[in-house]
Amino acid sequence: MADVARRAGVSMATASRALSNHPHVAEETRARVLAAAEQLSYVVSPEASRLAGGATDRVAVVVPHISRWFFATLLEGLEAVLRDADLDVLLYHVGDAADRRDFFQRLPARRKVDAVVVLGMPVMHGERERLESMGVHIVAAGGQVEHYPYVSIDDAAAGRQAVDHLLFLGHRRIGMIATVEPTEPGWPANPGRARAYREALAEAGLPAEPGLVVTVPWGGVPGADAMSQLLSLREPPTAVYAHSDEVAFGAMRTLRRAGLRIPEDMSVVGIDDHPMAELADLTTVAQPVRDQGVAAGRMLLALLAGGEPEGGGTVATRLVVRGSTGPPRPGSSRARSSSPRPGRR
Amino acid sequence: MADVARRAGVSMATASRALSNHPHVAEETRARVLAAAEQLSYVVSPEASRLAGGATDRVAVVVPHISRWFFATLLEGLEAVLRDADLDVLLYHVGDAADRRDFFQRLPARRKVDAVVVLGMPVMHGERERLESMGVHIVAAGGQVEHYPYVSIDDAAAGRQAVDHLLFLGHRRIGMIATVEPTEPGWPANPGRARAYREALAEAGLPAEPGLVVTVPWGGVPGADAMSQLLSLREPPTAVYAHSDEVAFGAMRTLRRAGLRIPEDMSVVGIDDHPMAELADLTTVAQPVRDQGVAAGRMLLALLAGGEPEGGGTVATRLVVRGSTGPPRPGSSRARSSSPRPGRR
DNA sequence: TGCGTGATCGGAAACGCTTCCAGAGGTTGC
DNA sequence: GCAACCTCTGGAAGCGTTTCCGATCACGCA
Repeated sequence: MADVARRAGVSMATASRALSNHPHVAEETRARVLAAAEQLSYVVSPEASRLAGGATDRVAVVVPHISRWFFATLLEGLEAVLRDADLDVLLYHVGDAADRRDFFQRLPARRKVDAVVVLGMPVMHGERERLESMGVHIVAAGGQVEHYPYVSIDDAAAGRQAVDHLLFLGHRRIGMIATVEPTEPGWPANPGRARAYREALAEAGLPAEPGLVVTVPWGGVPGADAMSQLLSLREPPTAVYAHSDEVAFGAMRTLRRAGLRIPEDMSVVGIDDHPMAELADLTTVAQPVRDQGVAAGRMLLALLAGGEPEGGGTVATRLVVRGSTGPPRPGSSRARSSSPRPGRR
Repeated sequence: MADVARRAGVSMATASRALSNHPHVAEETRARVLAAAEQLSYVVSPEASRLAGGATDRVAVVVPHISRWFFATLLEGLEAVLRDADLDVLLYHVGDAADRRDFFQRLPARRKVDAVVVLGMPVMHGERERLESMGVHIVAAGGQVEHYPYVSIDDAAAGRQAVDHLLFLGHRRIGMIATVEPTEPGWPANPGRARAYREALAEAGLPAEPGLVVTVPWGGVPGADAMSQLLSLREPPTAVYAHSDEVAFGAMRTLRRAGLRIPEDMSVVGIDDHPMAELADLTTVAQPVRDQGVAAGRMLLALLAGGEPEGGGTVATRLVVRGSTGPPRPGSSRARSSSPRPGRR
């Protein structure tokens, strides 16, 4: 920076002010400094800057999964706006509870970042305090978080769109494949989506049959297993509501292998609108994933600029009807065994 | 740190040495310092450390795509070993050529990181120099890069496994769906996979029919379009080789919609072994994606430790035969129109 | 014309570490 | 027994910014 200052004919103090957009710097001087910096292709050292009290221009992004489409897409949107604002993204993958503890234990120890974005997972109480106590900004996206500026879908509403669709089609025996986090057993991945199912059924005057609900770890193969389980019922459902598209894909494989037709013998609906859903012809509830990442990024930028975050809250989902759902067959489920479907391979 | 030093009854110099594992510190002294640090729950400030000449303990990871399964999975593996080694991961998404230029232009300006890992993309000559000139280590994974420690599959070999499988099954008219980067038109995503096709056909004494090769941007929908194009030929192929599973999924949708049976009417083979391939019953050439990320991470660690990277180079792929491939129908392609398949929905 | 005022700018003190340079003891080799 | 050498430790000089505290200067007003 000394070089830049010299070249611009000013002191380091002024150069610093010009570079970091401080007021009280003559416009002409600022221009001169900027030009000098440009010529020397100089950029401030984040280390020195931070050490001296400036910002780190770095934000931490915490995700429970990297390779899953949903999280990766959220991240993609977020990274785009952050990088546009010249912020560096530090990626932290917290897989299980131990990782979580580790993360919240260590990151705050020293100010490595100006803010942290939590993607697709809840923030526990103690962790919240830890974060807050060190004055970094926090934003959440894609998960069920309150207390913070956040953006996500309304899981319960999305679930209702899916289940109501099945009800509207005339289904009365509807199965649900719920998921839990593979790494954190017992942690329901989406309580809201399960609640929607119960409420929709209750409102329709249908009984809650425990056998129609099966809970598995998130994933395609578990989804396939879940479907097998539903097919093993004395009276299987005529439609299934899966908490996520990937799980629905698994369910569809089981149906295909069992020689059942979709949707004639079984309707399937998922949530997310995974890119593959279009290819698999899966009816699903679409949510704008990338946009949520983008919105979270923008909120963070506002916060960092000292303003109030806007555009947060809940974003709308919409049902996308494809070929995997249809009315139940007239004879209901009992009729199935009487009409062997044509062998297909 | 002053506090720690005082509490341990040593000077700051010694405290620093103890904390950063320098030699020439009495074991007993080191223990005392560590204990003091522990009690005060002190950790060194990365900023100050770096400023004074230490390492940043940060590595940049450059990826051309974040949300695609392949890249996200690579990243997941890499992040795991890096974080295990207490290194922070700075994520940079370079979408198109402009982003690339931007990245290589700016990152090197100041030493923000100790090393950079390039995932799934080539490094141009000029960029290479830029990187090297600033002395950061470089490692590549999942892409066609030489000059550097790298780990990836042998695309040509993988392609051969796929095409040879089709040839072995008796196919003589084999189509190929090749892909180019959506963001960089002209940039063939996988030259090796295309070469494999040409070589395999040539060795089998089959003519190279331009019409059997269609090139589309990477993606499921483009894959579907490509299949449509192949089906519009006067004499369509009896099997298709897609450069990647996602593209194959798209092709499968087109076949399903056209009422064609897989594999009776058309065999399909992909590359990657995407998790969805198992669910879609797609024959494919599997590559260990996460492992490549892990291997790259380990190599980087070795480099950072001043050693020589090991475990790099090419990793093996293997054909995974599922239900999407089979022998061509006896009558070859001409017989198709004569035997209408049963309507399926 | 004298002086308060606000806009600019410079000097210099942190910020929290690492490491060079020495110095104090204790060992080893002849 | 003495010099040469290690091992361990402390003092202090940076590392590259930001920012506090004044200093300077032009301007407007009484």
